[in-house]
Amino acid sequence: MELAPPRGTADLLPPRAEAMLALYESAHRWARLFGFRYLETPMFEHTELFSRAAGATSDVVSKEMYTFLDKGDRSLTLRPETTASVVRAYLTNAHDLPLPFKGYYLGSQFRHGRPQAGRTREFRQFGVEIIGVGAPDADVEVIALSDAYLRGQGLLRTTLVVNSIGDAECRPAYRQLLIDHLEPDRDDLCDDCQQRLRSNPLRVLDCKVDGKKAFVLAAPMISDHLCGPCAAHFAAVRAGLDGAGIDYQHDPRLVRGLDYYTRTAFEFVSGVLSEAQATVCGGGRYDGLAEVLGGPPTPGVGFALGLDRVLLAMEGEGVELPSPRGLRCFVVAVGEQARAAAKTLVAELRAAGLPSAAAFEERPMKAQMKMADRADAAFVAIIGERELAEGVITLKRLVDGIQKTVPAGDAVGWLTRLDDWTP
RNA sequence: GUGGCCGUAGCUCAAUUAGGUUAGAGCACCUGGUUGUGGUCCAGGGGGUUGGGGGUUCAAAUCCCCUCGGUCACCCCA
Repeated sequence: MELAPPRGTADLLPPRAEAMLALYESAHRWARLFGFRYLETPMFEHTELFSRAAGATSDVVSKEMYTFLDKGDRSLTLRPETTASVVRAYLTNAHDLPLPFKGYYLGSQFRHGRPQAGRTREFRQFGVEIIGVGAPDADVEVIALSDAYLRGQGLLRTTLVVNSIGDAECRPAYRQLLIDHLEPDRDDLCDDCQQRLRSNPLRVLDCKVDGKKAFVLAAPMISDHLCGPCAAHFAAVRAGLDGAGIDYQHDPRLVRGLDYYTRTAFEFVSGVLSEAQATVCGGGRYDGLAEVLGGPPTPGVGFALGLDRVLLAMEGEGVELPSPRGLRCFVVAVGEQARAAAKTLVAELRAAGLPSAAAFEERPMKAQMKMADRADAAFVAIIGERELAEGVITLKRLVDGIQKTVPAGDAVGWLTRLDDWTP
């Protein structure tokens, strides 16, 4: 029996798992603060949903999907992203949902690539979508939320880059313009870029090998060739970001790998992670997606935030990871009768809302004290022969070792009103 | 998916360079240190099919092959 988890997956244990939980909880708070509603979509979908949405030639579809046949010979795929699912769910429930629909989700995504730090086969995302409005303020709101969330986690060294990649009106013309510009120098492009020239020429611009070559640098930029509405939209988004006081850089080379994106594209990049895993959040507008899925034209904009990478970035920036407060009280009991009393006390403490626990079996007091310490308890309540005989309970504050003996009936009160605690 | 580096106790590593007695250490863990006190200190203890499989050899942690896993870069993305 192999005990290690499958390749590209990992067990999340405390305290790291609790740090992840804190990221989830924070996501709920921020999303609700911005008026987003929580939704869940299936962990797996019909393969066609993703292949149509992302475009069959995209890397995600062509080589990274966890696709399998179920017992009814249906081709299903573990979700590699969730935007397509949200749009699908919106289209099938649109008549019951408010317009615009502002939804957010949280959970695992699956992509089958070569694992390395910051890119595992299962990874967790916090994502939001605004469906049904094309207004630039929606783009700004989505960016503002991701900015607020990241800064809320203590990340100061992430930078926002934005671009517009046009729409069905202007991108085809630009694309041809770019191809015409690069074609004469085709032989000077790397092997990858010669492929890209046909499949996704915009990618040539940010190629690590060719991106610095003079004729590539001299290539026309999409932001200079936007159609009127796209240019106006981009200008409005930038004005909105300025108005909201959100710092950003315009990177005319920023593109998207998934076909459904239009107009606004943005990323948050961490300055403390290596380049291969530095993108902590990616998003943009996808006005063409609903139609690709067979629905009516429906604009949308959103982001997906990689929580595992956020955690790495927090560690990289030296942010103290949120850890849950330990127990308020660990109840130590010696003797059978005392253990019965301890059970009662634990129940009372819990009823009063104070996290508390006790040993499950008879153990030496020393061992129980150690358990209290390891449970990160603030106080220990000791019930032994003396306490039973006198009807009292000994309370000990672990941080400084100060002890105090109180009537048994007052213990919960003492542990609740900590300000009464004087040496 | 392509290429490089790596894989010894829960963790960090030693022993691998020229194969050679029961594979070591620190930290962690457990138990004690006169019978009611954690975190410090002292002593003792448990824990390893050297990732797995095959091969070469009298002998393999050490050499060869395969495989699994990690890591870094690329592709791409969160």
